[in-house]
Amino acid sequence: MSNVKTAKDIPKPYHHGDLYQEILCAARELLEENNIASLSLRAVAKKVGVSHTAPYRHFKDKESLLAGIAKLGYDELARQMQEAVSSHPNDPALQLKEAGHRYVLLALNSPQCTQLMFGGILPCDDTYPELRASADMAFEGLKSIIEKGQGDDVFKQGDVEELALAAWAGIHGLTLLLIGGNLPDILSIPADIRPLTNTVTTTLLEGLKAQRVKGS
Amino acid sequence: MSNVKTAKDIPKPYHHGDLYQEILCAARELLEENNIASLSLRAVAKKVGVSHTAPYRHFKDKESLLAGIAKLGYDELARQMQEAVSSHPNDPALQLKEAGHRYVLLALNSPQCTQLMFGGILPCDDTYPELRASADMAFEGLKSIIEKGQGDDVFKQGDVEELALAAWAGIHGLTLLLIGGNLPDILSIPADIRPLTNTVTTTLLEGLKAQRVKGS
DNA sequence: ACCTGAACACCGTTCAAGT
DNA sequence: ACCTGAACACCGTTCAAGT
Repeated sequence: MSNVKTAKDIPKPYHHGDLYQEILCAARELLEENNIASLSLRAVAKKVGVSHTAPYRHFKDKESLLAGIAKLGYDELARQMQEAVSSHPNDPALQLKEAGHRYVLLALNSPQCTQLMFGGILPCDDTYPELRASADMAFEGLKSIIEKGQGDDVFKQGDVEELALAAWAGIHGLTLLLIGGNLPDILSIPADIRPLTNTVTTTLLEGLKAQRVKGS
Repeated sequence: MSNVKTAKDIPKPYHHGDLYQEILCAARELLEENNIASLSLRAVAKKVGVSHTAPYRHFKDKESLLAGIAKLGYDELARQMQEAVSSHPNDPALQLKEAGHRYVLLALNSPQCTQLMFGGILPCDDTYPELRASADMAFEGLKSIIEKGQGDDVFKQGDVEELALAAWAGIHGLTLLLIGGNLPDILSIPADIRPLTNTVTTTLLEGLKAQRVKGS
């Protein structure tokens, strides 16, 4: 396409170069500063320095803005899973441990976004295809670890999707219990979460290991 | 007035026998009918047939009403965990499978309440001591299963809290992924969830099993 | 003691109007 | 095309007033 922009056919935006991005960014910050319930479109607009109706030029409604934030979260998660894979190119067991640790760390760094992604706030149908796509990408990272482990015969055989789900569930459950503050006082939220993630991922790994002959 | 009090000690409430309970009950129903974001105190009052300020006689604010609902959820969860234990009095492995299945089923029956309990909506400090107490009770159920398993030498040794957390995390993660609609299309939400819960609990059980001598 | 209605400060969203 | 301000229907919460 002929995208030659001369000075006169660049329609200078009213006030901003990229209001879409600015809104998204400001919303993400406000979300983490408080919580999901108290995030208001009007406050976001105010922070950006624009009238409270301006966001409607760029987002259909508040939910659609939330979906945009969640998508960024899934993208970052997918990136972390990918890095977990490449950090131990030939050891699926270590990949899984690394993935679990990164999953938890990311969530602790942006707990409100994590609640937004997994708290059932956004519709789970195909209202936001890009959101679904990004979420699936993150799951693919985990799945590839399981697949490699099965190929190397260090993980037991079986439906890849289901085993990947089992691994995901363990890590995901730990993560949400941590950021939700649902752990009993004894565990609470330790300064070093590594021991906890280790216990969970080790248990998972043992459960995923290639089966030996059963004892009973 | 015709307000003749037969039992002179009992001051008949204005309109209701137990407005506290009625509000709590109506709120729980409205919560599941829609979702947590769209639950309004005014709608609850309307449903009960009372002015929109009446609930403030019985609940400090909206959050405190939500805490009341969440407490009911934890109580029911604790009851289910207890029943899982007594359904297989001498088999911790079966207890754990049963507990996992009941955990998922309960959440699928009241997904919005589950999100309220674990979605980080309520403060995790000691603002609602009864809430914390009920939550701890549910965790105790799980812990007792792990303890018995360790005593019988069918589960591996180690910190009980941490192992219980690992088990909890697996079940919890599966549950939240299911009700959050975060699973990829292939898994989505099946008519019969038993295969999924079985895969997860079986993986957990393998990981919790008393260790054999390590292969490598 | 328990409930009501008006009042206030906040929302999300729509729409005619401005540049 | 992009943004504004008034307007509307909804909130949570407070408070003086009613019974």
